[in-house]
Amino acid sequence: MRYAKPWWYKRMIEEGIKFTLQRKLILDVLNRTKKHLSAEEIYFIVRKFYPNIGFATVYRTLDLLTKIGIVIKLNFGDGRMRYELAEKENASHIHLICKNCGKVFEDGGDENEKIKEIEKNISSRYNFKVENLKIFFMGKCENCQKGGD
Amino acid sequence: MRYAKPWWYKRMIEEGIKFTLQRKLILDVLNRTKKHLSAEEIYFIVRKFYPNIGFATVYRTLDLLTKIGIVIKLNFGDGRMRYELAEKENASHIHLICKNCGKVFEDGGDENEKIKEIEKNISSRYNFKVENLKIFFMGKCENCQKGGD
DNA sequence: AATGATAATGAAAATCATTCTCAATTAGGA
DNA sequence: TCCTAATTGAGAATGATTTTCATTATCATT
Ligand SMILES: [Mn+2]
Ligand SMILES: [Mn+2]
Ligand SMILES: [Zn+2]
Ligand SMILES: [Zn+2]
Repeated sequence: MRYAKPWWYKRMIEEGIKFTLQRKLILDVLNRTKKHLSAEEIYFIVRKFYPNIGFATVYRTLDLLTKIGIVIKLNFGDGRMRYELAEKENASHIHLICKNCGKVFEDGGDENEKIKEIEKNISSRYNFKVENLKIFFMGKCENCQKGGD
Repeated sequence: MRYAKPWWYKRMIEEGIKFTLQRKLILDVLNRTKKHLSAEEIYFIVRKFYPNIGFATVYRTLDLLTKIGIVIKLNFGDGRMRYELAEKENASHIHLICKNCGKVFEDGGDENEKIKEIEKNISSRYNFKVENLKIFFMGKCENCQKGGD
């Protein structure tokens, strides 16, 4: 085999769920994109490679993968959920969401240390086992501060 | 007048929107509860005091108040949006969400300083004007770690 | 290869939170 | 009081997501 199996393959096997073609294709799409795709967008991309895939399968797969932590399900407030591949450890980046134009920006992880610290405090303070975190900064992007009202 | 107008009253006036009875009642509900209510829950509570209020008015009001920062709109993943009164300055607390039982816990603000610092860094790094932030820690609550799988 | 048990899938219908439409009402300034 | 724009309530419409159910794929055993 030319390529090593990706980390999510191992995770799926150890969870006892099957690595079907449909699931593989959905994960490939998420792996290749930099964007935050919606279920529908993923559906249409996968369809190019596998025209028979059903809408429900996409939703089911995304839910399943979210449940086991391979995928992160995000709500940026545009009326549909969006999905991204989880990062290998439970590190996760901050999302900046412009309330004006809707654009989403990602922080490059420069705050990771501070976040880890907060996570540790919270974990021990509440006896809460943190599996992943979602940090959204809502506000106005550079562009919208100048131009729009 | 016995009581001073609440801070959101002033905000609404300065935004040039009317402080109607319906809006007042919705804000009163949000102000009195500790929970994170959905639009429907708010609707049924307001109805006790004002049986004629319409569902659409509740949604419209919550949207409006969210837009001007008086209300925060949250998605905990249970299929409906939930609302809480914003805090007076743009301070906001961390939400811990149990993926197992769905319960939501709130941090008492002990991480505020660290969060402020992150906020400041992000603001200047990306020239992003932060208006409010949503921090969700997804995981398993104390109870669910013991009992259920 | 055939079998059977179980998991996964696709198509379509159903659900249901949220938004839209529009006629009626209200609020506040001239 | 009159005028105008904002607000509201009822109900219909929307549309993302879920459910249903018959069919198909998977895989361990004969
Ligand atoms: Mn992201
Ligand atoms: Mn809260
Ligand atoms: Zn913007
Ligand atoms: Zn729990």
